[in-house]
Amino acid sequence: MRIKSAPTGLEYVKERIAKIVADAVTRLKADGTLPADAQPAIIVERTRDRAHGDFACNIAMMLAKQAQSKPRELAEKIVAALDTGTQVARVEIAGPGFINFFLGPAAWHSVIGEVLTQGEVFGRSTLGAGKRVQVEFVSANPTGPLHVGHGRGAAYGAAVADLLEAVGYEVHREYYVNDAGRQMDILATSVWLRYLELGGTEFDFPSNGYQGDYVQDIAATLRREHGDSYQHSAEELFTGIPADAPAGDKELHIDALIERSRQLLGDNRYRYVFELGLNTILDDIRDDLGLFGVNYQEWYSERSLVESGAVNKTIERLRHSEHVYEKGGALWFRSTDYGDEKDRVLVRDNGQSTYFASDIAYHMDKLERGFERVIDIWGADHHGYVPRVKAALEALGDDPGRLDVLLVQFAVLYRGGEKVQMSTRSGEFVTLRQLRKEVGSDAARFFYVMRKCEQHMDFDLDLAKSQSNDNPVYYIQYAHARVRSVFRQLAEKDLVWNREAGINGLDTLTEAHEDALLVKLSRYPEILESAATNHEPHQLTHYLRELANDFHTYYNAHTFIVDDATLRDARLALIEATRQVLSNGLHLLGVSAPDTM
RNA sequence: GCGCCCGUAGCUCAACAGGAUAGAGCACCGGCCUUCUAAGCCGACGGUUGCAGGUUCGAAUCCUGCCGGGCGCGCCA
Repeated sequence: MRIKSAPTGLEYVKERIAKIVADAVTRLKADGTLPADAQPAIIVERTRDRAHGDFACNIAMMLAKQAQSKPRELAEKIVAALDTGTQVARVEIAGPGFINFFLGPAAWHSVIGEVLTQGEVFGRSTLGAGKRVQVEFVSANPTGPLHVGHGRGAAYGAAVADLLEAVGYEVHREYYVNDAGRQMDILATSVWLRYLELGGTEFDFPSNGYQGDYVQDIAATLRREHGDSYQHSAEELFTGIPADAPAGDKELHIDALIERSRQLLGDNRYRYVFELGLNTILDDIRDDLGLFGVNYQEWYSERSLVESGAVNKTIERLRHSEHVYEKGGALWFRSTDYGDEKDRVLVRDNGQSTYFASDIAYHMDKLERGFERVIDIWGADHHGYVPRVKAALEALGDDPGRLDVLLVQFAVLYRGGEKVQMSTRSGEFVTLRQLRKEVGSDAARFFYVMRKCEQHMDFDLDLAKSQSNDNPVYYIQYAHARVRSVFRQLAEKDLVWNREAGINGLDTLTEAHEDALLVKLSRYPEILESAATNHEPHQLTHYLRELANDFHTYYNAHTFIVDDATLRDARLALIEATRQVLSNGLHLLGVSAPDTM
């Protein structure tokens, strides 16, 4: 979903309270009660318990020492200095010195009008206006289809990116395509070997080759396009090649096969097989992610970095930095100077630069493209990689503080209470495509972001699939559909909702359930801001669950389509606003908001 | 062995830059459909926040040390 602009100049309830407190602090500084140089952070929080009011401020406890006063006594002075205006009904001092604010109903009513007039833009803010941030995520090697592990990175990265955009950042979503390394050569060779098998050549497929069915499919395409013209015999292929495991070394074996493939095919035809494999898989990944609601501004090629000379340029720059030395014929980066565990190789003794070298060049390029913040979303198994990348950026004179690496822990799938076994080597992994097909894109997107990224996740396939009350996705979607259903009922009864009358008649909403719903709706912008800045989309999933809960409760307790037109219009305004917020939140997570279920 | 992440109700997880009586869902038990979708609602049960110290007005949250689990420690990518 693309939404161009966020509203400007909005001031949410919480901010109004913070401002009232800040003004009081200024007054107390002026009269000497507080030291003039005090720079307190005004923290206003939603209370957990409404017996403590709607908002609480702990400022008196924070400043007590500086003011040489007891927290509660200072709290009283602050309260005396408050200019609360019309929306605050009551202020109380409680516990160790909290200042609790009780708001009147009118304070919440404005929220409904804002939601209804702003529609799908409601909740968005300009917090990050003018700042560019890059989010790089998934970036799986294009050597096979995405599996469920990548799915979490995809759902999480997309949600983080969309949230940042929602609070005003200009977001650049990027997929780094590792199209240059040895793995790609293994893929190309695997494809060609399968092609040879299809042509009747018999041999043992290398244990280190790519085993999946998709390799056979690509080989079949090659045969369809070129017939027998790429065919060679097993003798040509294997004569002089070192043995495969278990007798020999599987790495030496596959490397020798890659070399032999190059010789036998020649540069052009080898290139052709290579490109066919790469493009087929990349197209598949792009399609897969697209159907998952995950889209990018840019697919950035590693090879383009190598070919443009950027990698060599980076190596040269590092060479002049005094953090680089030669040992054993290889070129090393002394990352231990920056706290890394050991030094890292930039250029191997065979003259080939490492993946690490390209990655330094890539990150340097990111920073030079002028993003205020660069966010990498990696699998947790790459955590050891963070220090060396930051070290290299520092050695190059860049600020590693601009790079945030968010590590996503693994998701373990459960089916029928049993852990789903996955082994990449046999090609028997569960692909993202299979997961989408099994549980649907909505459930998969939602489940993947229900946990904060550093939490190990148990993904219950049965639960995600179940169309029951245990499933939070359906629970929230059902709330949305229910509102739509109410309006369909309204039409069947030949009644029309008067929106303006509803907004003007909000005073008639005096039920506790209505109050709870109003308060919950007013929190939405705060949730977005917090979820975005903390990179925690799970906050939004929990919020939506709570909002749906408040709605279902209200639905069961009261009838909306009542005879009293004023009350009816007001109630419909409230539930339509609820529907809008549910819809906005779900869309940010890449989940649909259905009209019927 | 070293490093990173995690440890909260029987299970899966929350707890908003340390806040007040640690909250939800599931499971189990008991209620609610002649009224807008019961894919729903209400109630009950459930805790020494892994253990032991420390920091302060106040700790699940910060620090130290243990215990337990995951991941990583290549001239692979």
